[in-house]
Parts: sequence; structure tokens; C-alpha cells
Amino acid sequence: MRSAGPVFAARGYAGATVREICSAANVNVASVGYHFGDKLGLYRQVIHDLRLARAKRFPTPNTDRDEPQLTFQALVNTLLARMLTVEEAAWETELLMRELQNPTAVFESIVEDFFRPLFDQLTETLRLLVDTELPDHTLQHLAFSTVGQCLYYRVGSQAIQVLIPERQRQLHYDIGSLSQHITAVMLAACENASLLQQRVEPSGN
Amino acid sequence: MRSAGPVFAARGYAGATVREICSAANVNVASVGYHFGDKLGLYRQVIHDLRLARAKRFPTPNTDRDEPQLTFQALVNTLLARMLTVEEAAWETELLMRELQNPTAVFESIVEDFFRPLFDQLTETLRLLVDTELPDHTLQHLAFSTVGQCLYYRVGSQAIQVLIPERQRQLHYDIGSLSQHITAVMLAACENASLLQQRVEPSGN
DNA sequence: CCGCGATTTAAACGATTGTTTTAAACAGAC
DNA sequence: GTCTGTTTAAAACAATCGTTTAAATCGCGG
Repeated sequence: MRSAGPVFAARGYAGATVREICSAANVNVASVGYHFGDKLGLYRQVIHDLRLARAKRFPTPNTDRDEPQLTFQALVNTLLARMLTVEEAAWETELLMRELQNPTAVFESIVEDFFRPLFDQLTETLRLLVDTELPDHTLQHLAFSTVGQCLYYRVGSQAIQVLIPERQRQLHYDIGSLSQHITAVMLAACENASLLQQRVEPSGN
Repeated sequence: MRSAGPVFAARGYAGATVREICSAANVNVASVGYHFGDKLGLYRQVIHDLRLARAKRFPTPNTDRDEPQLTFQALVNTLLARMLTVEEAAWETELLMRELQNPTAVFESIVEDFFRPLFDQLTETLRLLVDTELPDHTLQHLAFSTVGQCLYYRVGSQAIQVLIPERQRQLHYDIGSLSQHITAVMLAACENASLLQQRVEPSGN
């Protein structure tokens, strides 16, 4: 039942039909009930296998406490590679994006086992990068700023295709260029970390 | 049939049922066939009305060429307000998010009429903010960095609810705090704009 | 009041969904 | 071969979907 994942990714959990999945796998519709209990059981198995595959394909880079800039760049590269991959396994990213917008029963475990490790390492790497000591919530905001910039090039890809001409996209929207830009933005923010703490009064001049 | 929009936003076009929409509107299921032809005709009407309403509710702030920082902060505020609004019209944003992931025939006109004006103004404001002269594609990347950070607090809101405890969310995740943080990050990047141009060799030392 | 087009109503239609049932096919031990 | 437990196959199940039908109701000029 290896063809279930792409179907779930293409149609969504609710949109995917057991018949289409089984038809693509050349098995009978009753098989899913026998082997996985029901449709949700099959979906859980797909998510389970997906997490194993992703952990191998995109290993979280190791932390180098002496060169946090390199660690950070590697993290941004991993984030972008996870999101912009167009190989045969692009359906995995598509499925995770669907979980993000339409969470199912397995969403929370995905966040805990999949997102939180990278998020924690991102936060700790940022802590090494800033000279001054920042509160946890500011470091978390910096981590979300990093993730948000990477995520946009997938979530907003349909909009980017309309906003940016194709020729310019081919030149400046590869993983390397985007990674270099996002890293530069965040390193600049870390060097001016003092700006992140001062409170801006909403009204005054 | 004013209750169709929220249902489409909550369930998606395919997931929303004509019966639920009509039940919420206290009308008969045959009404949609009579007034709009079919379900898709009703959806087109909802999108049409949505665009008129959004254009009025979130006007693009004016450009102040002497105070680009204030213009930029206002733009970030507008972006966040559009995405994090929890008023009675939050379903509009939800529906636009669904169009972003599953574009339909109306998506391109939505980008041209809604996203491009703000994107262009963001790019020009950033051009005023950086001291050195940057190529267009770098300014566009900076604009996407801004949009991406704002967008994440909606796209990733389900993940944030798992990652960040509720008490901390209530303290530091209001529009004002997020706007101040994102503005600070981007202003820091603009001040170190020279970092954005240097090319990092992938292999070297 | 009547007459008639516009609208709403309840019911039913055919199609498709996830799931279950029942029987057939298979594998291996004796 | 015979028996036993496991897996597959086709069909049927009840529920729900978008849509349609036909009768009932409304609005209103005459």
C-alpha cells in the first residue's frame, strides 16, 4: 500500500477515497479494512512511514557551538530543502502542508516529533548567535521569523509564480540563493539584537 | 445566503456541504440550485462579494517618503491585521488561505488585485530603507521575508498552539508585539544591507 | 376576489462514500 | 488429500453527497 501517500497528498485526507488508493495499488478495497482497521488507520501508517523516511532524508544538522553561523546556515538549508524538494518524494511535503492547514488526529504528534526538535535547535542556535542575552519568547520569535521566511517560498509559491516573471525566478529562487538571503537577514537581526528588546510606543512621534 | 462564506472557509470548497450552508441560512437546499445554478455558482458569488468587502476593510496605507520606517511599520501592521483578524470576518482570510494552497480560476485575479499592490509598496518602501542600492530581486526577497514572517503566524498557528504554551501566547503573540518584532528584524537587515549582496561560496574554507 | 409568475418547500433521485459481509483462494502441517 | 488459519475477492451495506422534481406557497396587479 505504498501508493496511499501520494493520493492522500494530492486529495487531502477527506478528499482521498479508499477506492482510488486501492485502485492505484491494484488491491481490493477490503484490504485496508483488514490490514489497517479503517481509513484512518491507513493514514496513520502513512504518516508513520513518512516520518521515518523524512528523518533519514533530511537529517537535522549537528550543533557546532563554536561556529553557530555555520549551524544556522545548515538549519536554513535543511528547512528550505525540506520545503522546496521536487523529487519523487514531493508528496511528503504536500501532505505535511495539508496537516498544517487541516490538522487531523495525528497533527499534534507530528509537531512534537517532527517540528519541535528543529524548532528547539533553531532557538538554541539563535541564542548562541546574539551577543546580548534575550528572553526566551524573543528567541522563539526569531526562530519563527526564520521558519516563516523559508515556509513562504512553498506556501506562497502559487502567488510568487504570478508576481515574479519566470526568467527571474529561474535566476534567483534556487535553494542556495534563498538560503543565503534568509541567513543574511537573520544574522543582521542577531547583530542588532538590542533593537529587538526596545519597546516602540504606538502613538508618539 | 450570507452564511455560505464561513462554511466554505471552515470546510473548504469540496468539504462544505450544500445542506450545512442552507441549514445555517435557514433556507431550503433547493435554493442554491434556483438562485446560483449549482454549488460552484454559489462559490463564485461568495468570492466576488469577498473581494469587494476586503478592499474596503483593509485599505493599503499611504506611503510617506520622508519616514519610510513608519510606512514600513504600518505595512507590517496591515499584513498582520489582515491575517490575524479574529473578528466576525475571519472567514475571509481563511478562504484566501485555501485559495493560496488550492488555487482555483479566480486565484490569479486575487493576486493581481490584492497581493501585488501591497507587494509593490513593500518593495518600494524597502528601497527607501536601505542605504546602499540593491538590485530588484534582492528587494523582492526582502519583501517576501517580511510577508513570510507575517504569514507564518497564521499558516503555522496550529503548530504554534502546540509548540508554545497558552499563557506565553497570550502575553507575546498579539498583533502589536509581533509587528514590533518583525519590523525590528527587517530594519536590522536593511541597516546591514551590505551583507545581503556578498556571495557565500558553498564549499570554501 | 382571481390569476399567474416567482419563490420556497419536502421528497426523492442517482452517484459515491467508508465499511462490512460472505465466500473463495491460498499456504503449510499432519 | 485433509484440515486449519490467513489473506483476498466481489458484492452489498447504510449514510451522505449534489441535484432535481413536483407540489405548495407567496406577492401582487387586475
